[in-house]
Amino acid sequence: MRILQLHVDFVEYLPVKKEIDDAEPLLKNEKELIEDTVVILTSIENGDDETLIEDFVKETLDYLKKIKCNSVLIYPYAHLSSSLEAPKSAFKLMTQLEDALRASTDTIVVRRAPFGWTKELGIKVKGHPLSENSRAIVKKNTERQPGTLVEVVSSKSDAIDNEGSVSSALAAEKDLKSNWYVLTVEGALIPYDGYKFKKSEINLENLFKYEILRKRTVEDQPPHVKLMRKLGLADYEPASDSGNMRFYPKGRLIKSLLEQFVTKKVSQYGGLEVETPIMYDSHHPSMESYFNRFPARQYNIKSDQKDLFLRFAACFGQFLMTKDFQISYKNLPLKLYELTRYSFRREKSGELVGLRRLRAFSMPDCHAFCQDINQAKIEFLKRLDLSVSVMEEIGITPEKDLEMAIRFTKEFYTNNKEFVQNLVSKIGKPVLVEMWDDRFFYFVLKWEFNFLDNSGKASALATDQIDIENGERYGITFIDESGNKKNPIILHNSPSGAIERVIFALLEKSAKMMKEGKTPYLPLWLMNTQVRIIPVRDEFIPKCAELLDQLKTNSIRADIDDREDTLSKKIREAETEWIHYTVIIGEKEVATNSISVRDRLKKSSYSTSIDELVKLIKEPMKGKPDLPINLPEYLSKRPRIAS
RNA sequence: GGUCAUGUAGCUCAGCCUGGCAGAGCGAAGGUUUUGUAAACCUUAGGUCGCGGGUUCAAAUCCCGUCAUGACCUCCA
Repeated sequence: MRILQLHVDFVEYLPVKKEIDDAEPLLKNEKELIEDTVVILTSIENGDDETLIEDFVKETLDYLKKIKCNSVLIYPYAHLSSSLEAPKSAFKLMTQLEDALRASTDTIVVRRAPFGWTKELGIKVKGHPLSENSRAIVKKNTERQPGTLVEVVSSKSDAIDNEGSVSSALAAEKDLKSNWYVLTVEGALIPYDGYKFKKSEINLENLFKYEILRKRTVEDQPPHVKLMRKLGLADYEPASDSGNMRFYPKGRLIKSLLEQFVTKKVSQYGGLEVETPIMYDSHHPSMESYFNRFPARQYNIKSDQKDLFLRFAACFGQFLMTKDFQISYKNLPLKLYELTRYSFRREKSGELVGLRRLRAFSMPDCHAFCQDINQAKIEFLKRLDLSVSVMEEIGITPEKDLEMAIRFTKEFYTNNKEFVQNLVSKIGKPVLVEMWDDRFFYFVLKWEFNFLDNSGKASALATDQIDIENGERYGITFIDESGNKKNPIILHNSPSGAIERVIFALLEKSAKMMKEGKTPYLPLWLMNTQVRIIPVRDEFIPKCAELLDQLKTNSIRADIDDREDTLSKKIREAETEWIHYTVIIGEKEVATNSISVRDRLKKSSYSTSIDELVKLIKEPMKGKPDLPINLPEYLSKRPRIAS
């Protein structure tokens, strides 16, 4: 027996005609509307009998209790299974389920829709995480599983759309089966359980464990949360919805720098920057058809008479725009880019931790519209190069810090082995492969770089997909060489992943270093203070100001600790702020016209000239954006922000 | 949504088990000190112990409810 439990705002149905001869007689033939109830779509399968009643009742009562609802509708629904029981026995068991459920409680209203009828069905499923729940209930001793309850559609319960009827995606979803492999640089596709991970491949092994076995070492709060607070970058904002963070000046500066950097890289690659609205009409035809596939994770806004939702990606904004372009094959590939600030996804409250996953996030998103699969494949490789270079320059190297996963359909792989192989050899180390027998998603292939954090959780950063569906879905067309209208293939690339998540990865990487006893740091080009200048006594502050000006002229962010504190304490604070270079100015320096530099990473201090220091800092900043310091230059003027 | 935690000064937390004067460090303000590479010293201010109810002579402490937050589970187009 298979059941799908739905917690709904309302359900309405109207029996239209008899589907089978054994259909039960109707008590009344009119539209039935029930509000705030649980609908249990139920399929009785071959071999099911009354031994399952107990489990069905228990399962139902548990679910009702969990979501605090006291009304239930048993709804005969054949489409959950391909091996149905004969109608007569199925009907009998259905009524037994109803009776048993009614007998088990006196607080819950039990209803049942008629059996054997074709019915019009209207449903509005609630938005909360538990509102959709599916189960297979099987006999105790005949089945493979020791328990009586087996999760079926464990992954995506979003196969039901939020306004209309049960979508066809449900059927496809059920058949979605993943096969897991390691694909080596040499091109061998090895089933994951037959692959021997080397010592150096511990991260890849962890990625497999995470993806397949769902294993992780349980730790408390991930370390980056403490760090983002300690460094005064970001924090939770209790007055907003969770997953919407506040960013302090230092954190905002890091974001600005990353945003500008990624945007410049994409622009150099040929991406055209555009801007699209942050909210959309839920009832626009393009939106409705999209929701039929991927519903229920967005912020909804009711404004006047309109139902709006906040965008969860830049995709549809760019697609709606491109639909109105007149495009020749000569214009392709056409690359559009937007860095969304923000995209919104109402992720379940439990999955939000620090900067790892947010409900409001900044996402660089670059779509390439291509003529055909051959052009798409060529472009796809270019974008992998772009992504690798973006990640590397940010300070997270694919080689050491990231593991690639490639996911594709069996069909695509069979026809494009060499191409897939090409991707892997560009990475130069084995990758995780997930292969699907059939295509359920809109893409035939995607890859992503995963960062493994200190709790063994994998988070995707850069990613790219080959989309063969949305060109048609959104009515995007171009005119080909022979004058025919065609739908392009669309590539979806984020060369860095969400900006906030990049910061998460940088902080987790630092935490890893601390664990290994190394000095943690953030890349110099992302530091709000690149040089801290400390006078030995107040009388040297003017000299420090001179130095500050010289550094500023060279686009170096520096500040002066002019507070009333001891030198030791100021140095200590510079250390705890992870400032790379600290300069001390006192009698000696004034007399010799030199500066004394303390290098935090090299753990050394030495005397040098300003020019040398400028060179030292400018070198790693080549090609990086240039922004002024985002706090008062004199520390005595700063409020205290970090805790 | 479930389970388990947590909520005390601006911040980090102790006190709660075993009911009896509301505590510490950091930070802030004022003063002393003028400092050479990871924390100078003194003084002062700062509290609806999340909120509501109950038990008690007496509640931060025990009980019930409620709100908020976190971790985990689940999930993650």
